[in-house]
Amino acid sequence: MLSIGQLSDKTGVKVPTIRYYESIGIIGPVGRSAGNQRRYSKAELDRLRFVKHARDLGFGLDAISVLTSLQDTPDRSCAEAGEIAQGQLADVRRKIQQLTALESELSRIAGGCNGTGSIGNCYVLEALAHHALCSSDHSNASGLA
Amino acid sequence: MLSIGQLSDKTGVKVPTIRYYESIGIIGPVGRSAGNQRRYSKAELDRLRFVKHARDLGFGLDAISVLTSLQDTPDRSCAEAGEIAQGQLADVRRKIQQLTALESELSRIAGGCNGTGSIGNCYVLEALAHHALCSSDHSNASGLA
DNA sequence: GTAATTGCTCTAGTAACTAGAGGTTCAAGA
DNA sequence: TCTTGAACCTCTAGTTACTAGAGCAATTAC
Repeated sequence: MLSIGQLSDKTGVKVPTIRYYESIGIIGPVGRSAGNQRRYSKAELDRLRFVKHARDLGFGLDAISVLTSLQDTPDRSCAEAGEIAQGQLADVRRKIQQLTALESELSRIAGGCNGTGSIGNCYVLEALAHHALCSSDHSNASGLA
Repeated sequence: MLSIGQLSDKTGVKVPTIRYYESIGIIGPVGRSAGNQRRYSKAELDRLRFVKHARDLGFGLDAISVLTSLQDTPDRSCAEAGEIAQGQLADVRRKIQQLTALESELSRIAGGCNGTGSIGNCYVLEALAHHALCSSDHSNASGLA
């Protein structure tokens, strides 16, 4: 049996985050010691490792909820799990595309400033003020960075 | 003079977002009509366009605050604006790197599932459970997707 | 036995909005 | 001029995935 701190050390998930996951049902409530402290078994360690790995791969907690509940029904088709993974992959690819467009725009903007001018004729501020100076259309790319 | 709805149409920033920006000081409070409705001039249209463009490029509102306050002091060096843009560029490049690593991992995981098996031997769930199956180290990549 | 560490709950804060309630003002047509 | 419907107002609360802190209890090491 592990304390919450030991579980944290073994998984790399911080202690408050573990309690948070419990509070929203991502991991179940767990047995307690005589003094009301949480005690974790190997099964719970495995589940938290799964959650951590999926988070590291960018899955949202909602998707992870579905995935973990799928694990508890070994008879069902795995198509759903595959779809979630495909959706996540598509998301990541879309984000890479948008960020790549942003990167070229930003490098043009940032490269236009050598730091020696004054604000009055700053290329960076000019470029940010006038979308017309941009080569690509990067609208609706916020929320990425 | 523009109403908040007209300003929204011209900039692509939603009405509640404009009010939110005002509430946190990203744009200043503005004149009102006799009936207490906001009225915007050309200068304020320009400022909101600047904000929108910078947001689209991934700048945070804190950075945008600094940039807009720089605009109001045309004598100062533009080095600060250049640094903010460089920082943003570095951020974007870091995110592209991490997402690219995620992408290859995810495409391997998602590609391992043809949707016909059952959960009991689902490759997606296996891969998510065991980091050892991963080729790259994608820890601490959460918050990206 | 005692001190240091770790644990407990609860509340509130983060970024950047979005949604809704409940009420007021404006602009256009009859 | 009146009326109607759209747009506006303020305020509160919800979103995602946590993080920080207060104030107190349990555990562990010496």
